[in-house]
Amino acid sequence: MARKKDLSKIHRLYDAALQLVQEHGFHSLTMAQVAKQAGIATGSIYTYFQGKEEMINALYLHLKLEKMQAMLSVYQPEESFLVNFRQLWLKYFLLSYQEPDKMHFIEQYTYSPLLSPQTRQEADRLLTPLINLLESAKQEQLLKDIPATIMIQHVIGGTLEVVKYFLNHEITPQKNDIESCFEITWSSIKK
Amino acid sequence: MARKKDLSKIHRLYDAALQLVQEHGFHSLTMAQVAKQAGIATGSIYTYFQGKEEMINALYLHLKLEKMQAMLSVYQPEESFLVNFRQLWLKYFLLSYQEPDKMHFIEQYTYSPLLSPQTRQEADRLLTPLINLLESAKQEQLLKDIPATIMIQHVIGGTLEVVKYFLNHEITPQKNDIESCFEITWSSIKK
Amino acid sequence: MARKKDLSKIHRLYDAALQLVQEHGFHSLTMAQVAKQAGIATGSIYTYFQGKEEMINALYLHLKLEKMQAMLSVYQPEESFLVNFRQLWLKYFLLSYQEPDKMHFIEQYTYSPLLSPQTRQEADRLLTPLINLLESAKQEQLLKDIPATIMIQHVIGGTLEVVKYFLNHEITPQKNDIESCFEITWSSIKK
Amino acid sequence: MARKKDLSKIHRLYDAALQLVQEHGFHSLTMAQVAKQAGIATGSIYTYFQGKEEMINALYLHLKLEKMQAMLSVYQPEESFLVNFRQLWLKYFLLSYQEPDKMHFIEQYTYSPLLSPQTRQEADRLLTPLINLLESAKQEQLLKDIPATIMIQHVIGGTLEVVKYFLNHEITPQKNDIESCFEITWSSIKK
DNA sequence: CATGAATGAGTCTTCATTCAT
DNA sequence: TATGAATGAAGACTCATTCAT
Repeated sequence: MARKKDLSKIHRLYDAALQLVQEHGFHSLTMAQVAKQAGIATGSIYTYFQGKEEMINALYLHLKLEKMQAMLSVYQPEESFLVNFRQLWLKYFLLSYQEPDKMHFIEQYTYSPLLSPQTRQEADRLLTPLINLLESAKQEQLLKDIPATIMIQHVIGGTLEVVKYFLNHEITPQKNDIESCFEITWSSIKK
Repeated sequence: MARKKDLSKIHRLYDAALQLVQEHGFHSLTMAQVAKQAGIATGSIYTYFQGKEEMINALYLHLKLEKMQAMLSVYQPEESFLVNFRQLWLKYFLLSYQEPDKMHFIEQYTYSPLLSPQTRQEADRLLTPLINLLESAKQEQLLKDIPATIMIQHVIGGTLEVVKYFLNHEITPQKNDIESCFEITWSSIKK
Repeated sequence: MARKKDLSKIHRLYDAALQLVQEHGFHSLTMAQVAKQAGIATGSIYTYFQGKEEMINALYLHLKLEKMQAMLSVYQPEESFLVNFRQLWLKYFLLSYQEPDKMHFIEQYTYSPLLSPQTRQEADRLLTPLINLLESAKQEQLLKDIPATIMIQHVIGGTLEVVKYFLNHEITPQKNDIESCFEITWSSIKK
Repeated sequence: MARKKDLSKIHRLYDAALQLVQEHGFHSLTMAQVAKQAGIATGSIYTYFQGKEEMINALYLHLKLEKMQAMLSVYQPEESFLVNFRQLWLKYFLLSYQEPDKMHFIEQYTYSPLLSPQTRQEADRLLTPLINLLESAKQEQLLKDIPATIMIQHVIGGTLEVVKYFLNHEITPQKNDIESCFEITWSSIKK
């Protein structure tokens, strides 16, 4: 996607794009503004990306990857599945809540025709570790006997919708709110 | 004296907008194309809506209302909560799956800055019957002791994400897939 | 120009047009607004005028005629030329100052290509009585031996410019201001 | 690095706008046409001006300044007031007559709501040298004891109206016509 | 390789005029 | 004759992309 040279500039462009989306919404994500915010000349964006579409795709994948890595970073192999699932889920919940721009960006483009099939495929692939984790748990009879992908989608969708509800209504979720949400989530998949 | 405002045109415009979103994505939702698809002159749209933004808001609310009414139409007061919940959920699942344009339209704009606060508020209000239903069930000790709104958001989000997964991967959900999804959903909220 | 029927409606349209020009400037002189302000249906304007251009031309001529008649109404044949000139000039000055909309309307369109040659010609013809008056005075050796038309144009232009200056700078002209202006004017043409 | 802003384009735009006003009247002063006439892309105008309104304001001020400078260029400090006044006036008369587009442009917009208060203010300021000149002459008892601004407005208005009369009736003013006009003008202000 | 001026197709919206009722 | 909904040709302005420097 993005050429390797000057990775810092690419990140500056990513940050600029997110910042702008936060401040003015998606409609003002113009190349000129992104460039300006990133302290780069308009034309220079095209050194790093073929065009706007490619930039969006790259940013999308970047955010997905970043989030997944952050989640997986809390994984502790020596702990039980439940402990790990709780930790991973909590990380996901908090990340989504604390970086709403990134979450909205992902949400906004996940089902947009701007995303290329290839991007979609790569994004899917990022879920593999999670699927493997669930599959193991299924083998251990800890989870319902339902395709792991369906479970994951349900968990993600349900959790995000609740996060968005909190954000949209400007509610700061308390410990017990988060606990409630986890309870719902865990009940939904546990055997 | 003069021609009366032909309110059916509003629905023609709605249909046209949805059709276009399905065929070419959201970026081609131009007023000119919507008008053309609806068999109406460009300028005539402005007889029925103040502008693009108002049209989007109106369509959004229309779709939300339509969906909610379709759901509630299957409600049978004499039946148990579980039976009704299953029916309502199934209707929601199938509607989303069978009319993906409408679902995507709603999803796409739910968190867009184009939606006015007023539209958002009215959309919220549409959930009231469902919330009441859940609250009653909570009183009967059928559901977890968790705020009804959180449960609803989780149910909706989880279900939609699974539907979108099916659509995105061009999977036709079989009876047992739907059953699995319901199982997840029901487990998530039942006591 | 305007068909005879329902002269009151024509005047309502004239008034509406002037009112709108005063309130929102020339750019918002739309047929729809004029009609609304006049309490008439948009389409009905075309019963009275062939189109916008004709309406403007008619209004222009109407205003010119009205102003000239108001001026001439103060003419007193038994009085001297100077007395009459002063009276006529004063009327012109005050009319322009007290009905700035009408003055601006005339000014705005006098050299606009919207005015038809015919309108221009008829407007010229309205000056005849004044020209005759000046010509007589020239014969009596009261005025410079310069073409009357040139003198009239100079008088009108000079006076209007001063009026516009007062209006533009929100100055209420005092007796002596008006006297000064008349002094300038009279010196300019008297022998 | 990149192309530098080609400031000559601003003048090409000015010329194009004037040309169009001359050829087709003010209503065809569309940005697209101005750009085309100037040999520039439509969008490029917006590199030099924020919008149509700003362009008009800038052109207006440019024309006013240009005219004033041309006038003042004939001023000869060593000559008497009358000689200088005659020269300045003549320059004004001829400039107006020889460049009717520019004169009409100025006239057309002087009382238009398109002009910003700031533009109006700056235009006013351009008159200062003339006012000073008249004030000195008043001190020398050469002119009537009347506010200089009133005298200037009267002179300008009267003169322009005569010029417009010549142009409108396609009369080529002869030496004696011009002399007559000056005579009127000078009589109007001299003591 | 960086820059940002230049491009022009495309966008929303307006409005004089027409025409069905 | 009166009405005002319908029309669709402009109009001002935007913005992804190109390209001269």
